[in-house]
Amino acid sequence: MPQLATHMSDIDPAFVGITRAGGLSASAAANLRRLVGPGERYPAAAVLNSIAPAPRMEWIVSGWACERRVLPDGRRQIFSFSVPGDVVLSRPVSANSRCSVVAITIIECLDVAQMLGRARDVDRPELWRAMTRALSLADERRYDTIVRLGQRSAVQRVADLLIELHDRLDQIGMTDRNGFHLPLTQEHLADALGLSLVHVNRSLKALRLKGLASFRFGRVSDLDRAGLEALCSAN
Amino acid sequence: MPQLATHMSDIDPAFVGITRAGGLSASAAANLRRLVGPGERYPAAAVLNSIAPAPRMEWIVSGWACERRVLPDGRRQIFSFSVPGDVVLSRPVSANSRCSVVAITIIECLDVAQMLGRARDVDRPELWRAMTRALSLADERRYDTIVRLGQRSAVQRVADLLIELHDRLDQIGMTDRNGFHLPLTQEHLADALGLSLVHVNRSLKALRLKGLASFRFGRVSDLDRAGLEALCSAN
DNA sequence: CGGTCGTTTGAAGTGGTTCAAGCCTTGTGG
DNA sequence: CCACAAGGCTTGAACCACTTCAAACGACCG
Repeated sequence: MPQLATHMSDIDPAFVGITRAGGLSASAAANLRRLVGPGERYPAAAVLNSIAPAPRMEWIVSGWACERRVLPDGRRQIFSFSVPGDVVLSRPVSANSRCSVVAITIIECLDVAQMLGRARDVDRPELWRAMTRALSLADERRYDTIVRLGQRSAVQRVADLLIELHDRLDQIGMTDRNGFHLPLTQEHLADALGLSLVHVNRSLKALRLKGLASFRFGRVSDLDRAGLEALCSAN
Repeated sequence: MPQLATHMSDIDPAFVGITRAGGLSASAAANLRRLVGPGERYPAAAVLNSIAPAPRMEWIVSGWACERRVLPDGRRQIFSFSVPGDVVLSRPVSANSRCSVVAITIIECLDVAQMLGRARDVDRPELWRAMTRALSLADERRYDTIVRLGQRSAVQRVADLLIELHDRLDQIGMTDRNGFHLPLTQEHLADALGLSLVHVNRSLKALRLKGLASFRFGRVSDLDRAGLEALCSAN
């Protein structure tokens, strides 16, 4: 029995995610399910980066992670958040790639190369394609991140990020009627959005007062997607 | 005779660039030289994006280009600048990828797929690897762009960008003793750095007064690389 | 029940934007 | 060779967004 998750439904979001993002066929998805053996577990705040010479590809099965860089002066930039079903590259932190993958909650993930090793020959190409596609989707998102930082005001940045996270979580069935669980601190948001913690707080308050979204106690609720979107493209 | 360039030395930077960035062997580089037939020419301000369903990979032989997105409200974000030797993806501008490649100067470039079609079978894998490597180097740079926008002040952003461009041009032999030719307007810089044109101007003035770099008449001169770097990591 | 981490609020300062006008440089046509 | 137009650069002044510093409050955990 896999030690990976107590109930199969716990890891459903990851399967839905990689199936949709990677364009897996039903049969390949079913075979993938069989490949999921015991994976790696990391506690919150663990840094995944390998010391191996080559980057390692990891498929996130459950939990939240982020890609980030810590600057010499201690400031941090978060490049992206990763949710179940996402694929991340955990690379050696070298001069040219000073980007770490850090667990935000407890996470479970699988080394893609190892997993493919256990796959049947016929399934391997499709699974590999799915994983690399998921990875390049994350690359595409970086354009949006740049626009967010370069062209948006504080409230818009927060709104824009909430929309992105909502949409991604919605895809994998991790939202409910009016919101979703979001295990981030306001400091995480600040690091991702290039804002001070204080101003993130004020921006969240502004959104709450406008009735567009409310982020409290690790949960986003009363999310008005259309309203948030209008706010982002305003002005 | 190739209509591509009047003198072979005009396209040298592109060869040096792809050779270093892609890790080409001497023989493959020599063979590449032979493959360079008449390429595509675009005038300044031309938009390269293909209407084909799949993205097209273009190798820039001469001239400057940029990747950018225009927002509904007319604001523009420039994601990156491309110089000779760089490889860009010219994709259909769709809902998920609203990123255009735009010529800044007159540019000459080659469709990579076509070029590989003319290559000898033995050279093809190495050439393809070189092109995709150059492409992923550009992807890596996006992390730096995000840090620049998220964590730096205006003067630091300008300084940081000047360092990046200097280093890249230096690699391909397009710098001289104390500076380099930079065919951008201050508005280009503003669009790339998420700043107003006016403030870019003031930041450039500040750099000039500090004796760190002077950008005038399409040329960067008196560039003090160490000084600029110190400025960027200060505070 | 006390300590720690995260959130909230206020007040003051600063960095960047906007608007508006003038200048410089380059290219074009007489 | 000069005149003029157009695009790009420069500067000033007022305004606003965001930061910083400082302090208090709240929730969760042993």
